[in-house]
Amino acid sequence: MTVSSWDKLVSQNSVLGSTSESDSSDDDLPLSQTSVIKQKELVLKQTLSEPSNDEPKVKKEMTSSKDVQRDHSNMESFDVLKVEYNSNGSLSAISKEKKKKNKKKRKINSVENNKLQDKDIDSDTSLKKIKLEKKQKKKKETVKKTELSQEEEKEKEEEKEEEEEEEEEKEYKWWENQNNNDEIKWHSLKHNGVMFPPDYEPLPSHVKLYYDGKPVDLPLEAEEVAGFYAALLETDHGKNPVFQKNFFHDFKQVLEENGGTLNGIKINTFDKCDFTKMHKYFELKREEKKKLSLQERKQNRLERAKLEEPYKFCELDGRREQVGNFRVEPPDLFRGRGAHPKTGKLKRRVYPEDITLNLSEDAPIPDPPAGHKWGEVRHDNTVQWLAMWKENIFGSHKYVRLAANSSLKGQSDFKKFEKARELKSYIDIIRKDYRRNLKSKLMLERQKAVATYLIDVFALRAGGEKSEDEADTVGCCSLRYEHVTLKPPNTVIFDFLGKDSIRFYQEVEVDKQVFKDLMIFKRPPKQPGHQLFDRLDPSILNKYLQNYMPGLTAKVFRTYNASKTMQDQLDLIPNKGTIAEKLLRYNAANRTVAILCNHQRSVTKGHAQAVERANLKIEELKWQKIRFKKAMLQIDPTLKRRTKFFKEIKEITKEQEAQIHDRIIKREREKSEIKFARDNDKRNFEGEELLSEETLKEWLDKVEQLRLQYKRELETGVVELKSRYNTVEKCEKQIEKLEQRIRVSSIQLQDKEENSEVSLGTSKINYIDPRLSVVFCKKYNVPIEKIFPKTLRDKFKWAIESVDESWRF
DNA sequence: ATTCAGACTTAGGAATAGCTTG
DNA sequence: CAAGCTATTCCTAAGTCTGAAT
Repeated sequence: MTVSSWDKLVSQNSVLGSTSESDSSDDDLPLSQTSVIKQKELVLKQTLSEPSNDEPKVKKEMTSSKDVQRDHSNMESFDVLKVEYNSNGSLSAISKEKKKKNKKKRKINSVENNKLQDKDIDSDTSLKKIKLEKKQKKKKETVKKTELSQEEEKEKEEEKEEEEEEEEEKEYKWWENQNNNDEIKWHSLKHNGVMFPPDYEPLPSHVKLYYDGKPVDLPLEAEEVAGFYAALLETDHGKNPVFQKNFFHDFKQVLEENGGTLNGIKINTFDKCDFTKMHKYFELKREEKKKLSLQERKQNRLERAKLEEPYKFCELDGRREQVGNFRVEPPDLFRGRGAHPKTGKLKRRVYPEDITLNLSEDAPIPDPPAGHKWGEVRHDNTVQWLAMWKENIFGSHKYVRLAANSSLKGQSDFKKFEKARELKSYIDIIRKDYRRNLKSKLMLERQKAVATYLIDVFALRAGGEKSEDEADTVGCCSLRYEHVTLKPPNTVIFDFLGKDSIRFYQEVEVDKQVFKDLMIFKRPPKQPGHQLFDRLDPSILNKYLQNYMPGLTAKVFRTYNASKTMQDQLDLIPNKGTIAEKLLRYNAANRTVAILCNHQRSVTKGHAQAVERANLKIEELKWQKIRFKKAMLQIDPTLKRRTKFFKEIKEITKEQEAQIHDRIIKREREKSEIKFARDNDKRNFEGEELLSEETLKEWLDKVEQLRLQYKRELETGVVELKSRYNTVEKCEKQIEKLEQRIRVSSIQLQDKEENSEVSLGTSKINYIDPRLSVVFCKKYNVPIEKIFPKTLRDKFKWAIESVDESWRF
């Protein structure tokens, strides 16, 4: 069915909108997201091993991957276009006067240019001289401050900046200046290019691929590709048929490109390939690497650091800033997420000829690796990237950019949150409008309203259209019929795969009118496979949003609602208790946000075990507590009037107690044995006299005594505590201590369990305004490093240094 | 209008570092 | 003190959004 015929059908439906006005009074649900969202289930994501089994969507025939491959097989020679960047005009003009003898002349330059400083000066001495000059000048200027032009004002700031740089190791606090020009990203940019992965290292001659039982001699290029697969043999990827198919196709192609096998074997079917020998070899290698621990690890790390040293930093407007991903991605098999049609395809090696560098016109061009040339060199200061290449799977671009702690990234981040805060002043009217428009007579308006509602309330992503050779995932605008189940009167079940093929499953109650609208959007002849929002795409929706506020797009709602939720949750936390308790509360708040945004993670393999252990520990603590209570009664039987206090004595069964005893005894025995072995190892090493078997026996005997004691206790019900607990008071004190420990352990266990499928990191890094966390730490006296690890403290330096306790999102 | 390239943010899992504990 | 687990960092895939080209 064509789009236009759809339009007709649906517009007919939309007439009906006017008849459904009767309900207008009952749909005034509170708008608060937290009240509406009930995460009924966090479901594990679809595993790779079960490729799309239930897709109603009719897929077009896939483009032959051979064609795709051919397109890129000669990418080394793709045209190097000389693109002209007129925005650079200013840059080149300015860089000529970099020696900045003529300050005055510079001041006359346009405002746009004047941010350009004298950072390119290489000579220290001249720099210092200039700074001195500047300082003197500055003093004068402050006197007649009122006379300063705007430009001079700005320049003054620059000077301040530079001073700080000098005084405290190049610390550029961009957040203390205002910077409104986001078209120009830098004025000078120097760097040393990118770091290439090491050349392929051939396998030893005894490690081979076997085909139909016979060893195969592969050309190096093909051996490398086979190795990529062999390494993944036992993983979900390796077992995925799509992955296997794509890999095998590309593998054969590489083999052909290099003249086939060296010993005449023809490779035709995947199933006859035996990668186990190669796989074993890699496993072995990994074991070796794991073993060598000791100082060698450190040595290796040092060497690695030395190698990457030149690439780690660049010079941005004269400041040293960290580069993020300066390593070019090594060749590998593409590991697509979810049921990805292209998963397993060969991601080819990237050569200098594929790389486009971006740096200042006057910056020295780094030497390409010997025997190679750079693909292209650009001087585009309207972009943030330092280098770029085109990858061969989709033909999209990969960028080398600055690290998260850089000024450029920091500024973007800051702007993002400020934009989200700006939404505060518009959100009421936006909500009012979309509520009203839920009943609009125009289908398009209704769809906009419902979509905005979903994005606002359930934090859905925009949901752009995806092509056939990507995983089938959706967001708001791309939701299909089958992703939404309606359960009258107003319950909706969302069930779809979102970004990264993470399942979004929520059973929720929605606004009554939204429910009706969804009903309409699902009306026949619509059926599974059809778009729910057939009139909408993100660009239409975003245009609509921008009528309210410049720069408002769907994703801003996620940031806004995440940070707003965090603010609200933090506000609920009482300022008392230990740091650990406050942290737990903070994490709980963080978790609300993560759940709102559907940030999941797979449970770690040791999780169930860890929970089990924690439970046993708590059980033991409780048992100990009971033991003390029993002791109290033994000391003073009259206490038993406090029935409530002693109630729990009866809540433990003998079986449970016996189990606990067994565990403790077993553990104690093991402890003794391990300690014995270890002590003797040590003594042996130091030439001391060894502990005799007698000693071990003594220790074990003590344990045995304990076992017997527990046994007696179990039989008689009389506890035999150490003499130091001979008064009621002492026992009570112990009980209190134990209770505290139980409380803490329980809450930590609960935290662990609730977090097992929720990823807090993503929201902390991307959605929660870091200033909220900083304020929380200040107000509640929690050290910031308890909440932000090192990298986040660097990334959020701007937030850490710029807010006080009164700041609010 | 629609498509598409380009550039940027957001995302979970793998790898590694660091810490605990048996 | 090594094994095992958790926390953090690294990696790169997968989104969003803009703006130019058609």
